[in-house]
Amino acid sequence: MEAIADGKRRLIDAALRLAAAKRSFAALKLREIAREAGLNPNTFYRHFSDMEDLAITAMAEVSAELRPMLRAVRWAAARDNPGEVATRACEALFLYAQHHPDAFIVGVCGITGPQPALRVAIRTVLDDIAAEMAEDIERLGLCPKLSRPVIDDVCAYVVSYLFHQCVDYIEADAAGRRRLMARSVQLSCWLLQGAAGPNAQPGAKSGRERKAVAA
Amino acid sequence: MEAIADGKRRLIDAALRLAAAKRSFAALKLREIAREAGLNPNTFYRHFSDMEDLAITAMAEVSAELRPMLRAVRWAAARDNPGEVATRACEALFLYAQHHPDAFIVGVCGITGPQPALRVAIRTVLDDIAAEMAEDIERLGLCPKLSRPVIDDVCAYVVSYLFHQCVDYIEADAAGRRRLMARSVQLSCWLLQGAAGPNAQPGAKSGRERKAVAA
DNA sequence: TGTACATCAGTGAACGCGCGTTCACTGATGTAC
DNA sequence: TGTACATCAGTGAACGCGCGTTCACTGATGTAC
Repeated sequence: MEAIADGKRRLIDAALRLAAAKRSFAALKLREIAREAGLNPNTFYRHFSDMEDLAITAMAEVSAELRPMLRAVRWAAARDNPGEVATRACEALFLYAQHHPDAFIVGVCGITGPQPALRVAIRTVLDDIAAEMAEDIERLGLCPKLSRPVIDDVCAYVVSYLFHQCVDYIEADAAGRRRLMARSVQLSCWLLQGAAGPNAQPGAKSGRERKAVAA
Repeated sequence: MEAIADGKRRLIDAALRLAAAKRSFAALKLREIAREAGLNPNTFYRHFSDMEDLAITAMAEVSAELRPMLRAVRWAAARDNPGEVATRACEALFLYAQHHPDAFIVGVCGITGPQPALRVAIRTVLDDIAAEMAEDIERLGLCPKLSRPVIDDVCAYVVSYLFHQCVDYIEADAAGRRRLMARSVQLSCWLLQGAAGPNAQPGAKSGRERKAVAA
């Protein structure tokens, strides 16, 4: 991790702060960011080629911090009480989102936003998190009934869902946050139970006809 | 449904087209829309007070068309073959998204976008769709094992997930689309089976400890 | 049936403003010899 | 240890441009009497 110039740091922070406040990275203006950072507009060009460059840099920072943290939480929880891994990992994610609201809002907005390279960067972060989650579940033996491809699918669903829930979490009050936590853990459990159910294993190819069974 | 002025129609269509192309409604400019519609910039003010006004109008149009369509598909599918309701409803949604890509991209971008009233409007559409889905599942007796609150939860999860998948569907090739369909139906089935599972019913309050059971 | 008036959709010119980007510059820090 | 040079972060003035919004206007359609 090479040292980061003061001005670059301030530009990134200012951009995240503004983007979160107006809930759109796309609508940010270069001069607006420089103003918020207390710098000359030109300084932007010293550190970034354009806005997308800045956004990708910011997402990389978050990813580098968030991913190892989640893994550590999973392993610690598995050691303490394997039944609590889902709950504690959700908790950790939501807490992280709460303490880095700016970065999360930019991420959620960016995944459907106008900058293609930023979309790809965010998707990659999510895919990585889902892959690490699947690996941890397998290595920790949390779901011995499930095959790895099925675990992969479930993790992809859960990560995608949780990611979007984070923004609601950030903006919710205490009661709303408890509700979001409960719902998220519930979703994970239902999914895992459903995936482990009687006629659920065969390769995850077609879900046809299963709804009637479930009913 | 009162008649809609020609210019208003053209402005809405132009705005959706442009917003979808640049994947951001927030970054749209008034003059840009007027230009695309082949109208004088001033004409915009004849029909809308501002951009958000236009976006909400557009979303209301989609909702009024999409929701009855989905209900009709569910009832028709239930008559033909109750086992195929999930598949056929997913299919219908994705097809609708495919044929109205502009409106869907604006919706998905708008739900995390900068205009608060637009966010509320889109959320309301999703909540309405989920509520109607739950009602249909109950009235058609598709999941007799599940209590209504549980059905409500499952529908909320599924609608939220599918909504975001629609954008991927629009941009995927034929193979990607088949995969997205399969995964979406699978998610619905796993969720319903999980929710109907042994220790899943009690009020959806806390999911603690269940993961260990599922494992 | 005609006439007077109101409403509506759209026009065209004009405004002041903030934008992204460029240029040539400064001053501090690092590096070669 | 000193000196010369290169690199780097940041500055300030200036550019041309497209923006949102305003104003006063036109012409078509509807409506009252």
